[in-house]
Amino acid sequence: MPDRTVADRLREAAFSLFAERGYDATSVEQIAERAGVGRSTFFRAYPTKEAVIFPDHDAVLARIEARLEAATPGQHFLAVREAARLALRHYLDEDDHARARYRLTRNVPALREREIAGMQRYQEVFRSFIRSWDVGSDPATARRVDLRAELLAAAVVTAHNHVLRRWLRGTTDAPEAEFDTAMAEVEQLFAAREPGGGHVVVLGPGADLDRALAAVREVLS
Amino acid sequence: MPDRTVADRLREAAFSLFAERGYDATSVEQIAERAGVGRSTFFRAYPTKEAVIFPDHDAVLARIEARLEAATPGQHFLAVREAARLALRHYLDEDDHARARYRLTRNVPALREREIAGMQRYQEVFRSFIRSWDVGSDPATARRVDLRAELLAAAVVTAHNHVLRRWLRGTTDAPEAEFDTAMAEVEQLFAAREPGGGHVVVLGPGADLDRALAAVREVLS
DNA sequence: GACAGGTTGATACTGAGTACGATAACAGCG
DNA sequence: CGCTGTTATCGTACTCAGTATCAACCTGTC
Repeated sequence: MPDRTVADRLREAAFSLFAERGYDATSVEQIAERAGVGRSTFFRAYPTKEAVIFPDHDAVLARIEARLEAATPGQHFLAVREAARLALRHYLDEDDHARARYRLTRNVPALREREIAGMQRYQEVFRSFIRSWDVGSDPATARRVDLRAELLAAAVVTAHNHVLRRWLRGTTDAPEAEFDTAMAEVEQLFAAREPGGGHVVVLGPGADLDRALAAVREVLS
Repeated sequence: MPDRTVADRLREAAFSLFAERGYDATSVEQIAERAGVGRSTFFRAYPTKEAVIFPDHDAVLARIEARLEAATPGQHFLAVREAARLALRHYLDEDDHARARYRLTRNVPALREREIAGMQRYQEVFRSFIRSWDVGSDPATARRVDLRAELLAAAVVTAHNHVLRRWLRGTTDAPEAEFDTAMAEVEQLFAAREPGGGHVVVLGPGADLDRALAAVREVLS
């Protein structure tokens, strides 16, 4: 592959130098030097030094938004789950590169902030989509729907990150299976509360069977 | 008050300059000049230019941790809710200052990242506390408890932020009342799943009465 | 007054990010 | 082939945040 692009060479040079001396101890000039280009060229390929580590957030975000746009009515949570799966798969495909980035973000506070900020962008996309499920009627329920949209978006991103981090740490070999169960957990938390979604019956500890059955009958009447 | 501290004068100078020219267009040198001190003194009072805006995150975090430490067994969620209330009250007490900071964080990406990172620290404190409710038994349930701790911590922080932002935007005059209902919402989402808490029966749309009753019978058997 | 400790401020340095202008590589086109 | 407009690259110079250092300056105390 003699036609590796300049951005590729810079990325490789950056990661190797970060592994050798650490992020802070590596200057952009050194990265450019190892890549065999000038310092100016680095900043043309990547807007900041941090950006060399987080290259394609925008692309992933665009794919997620496209998946959400294509949601079938009545299949909203499915759309959210599958959109989140796109993000997960993206990182799984990166493999070693994702792990190298994880090592860096673990140890360098500035990079950790950057990554968290990126996650917030995902969350906002999900929140906005989830919010659009319900058209606001009166202000009181609108407030409630706003909050629930934020909560569900946060839950989806949290569950995704939870599984992803376990895979990045090497704690699990079956991230996608864990993703499914984690998302099922999230769906169960929220599912029955969706409009037209059905009902939830909460049975406290020591629940009485007859009273429980009566409650279910009433709800479904 | 002739004995305003140097840090106070710097903070006031910084906010007035930020309001006049914006954050990026204001240099640390200009802040120091308006405060009547040297540039070195600024960095002795605040480690970074951003830190002049987020002064006492550590103090709030410490109060939250103290509140969680003092939790009565069996009153775990109460402890979490009241600890989160400490954070809310802190911002409410700041009043205009909190709103000024909010205006800045809305418009300056670097500051938004900073604030989000700060919120993540709260979330981690909550997560760690919530996780300690359950002692890990077998790996399978430990995983489940890990995820649920993250989800609940994220929900608490999200609900807190939701209410706080409404107040910062001037959308509500009764933030603490909204905080109570928001936290009740969060508690309801998670309540029934707590160990010894009972069961939740989820009935999908178009649920069949007989099958629902059968499910309840099985769960309570 | 002399001495010790802490605070300030000036200076100088590194490194990220921006702006700009010069030059080289590379089209297309006669 | 030669000319020309375009684009990539590079070097230079600049601003500013953040760090390190040292001299000057105020405290107080004996």
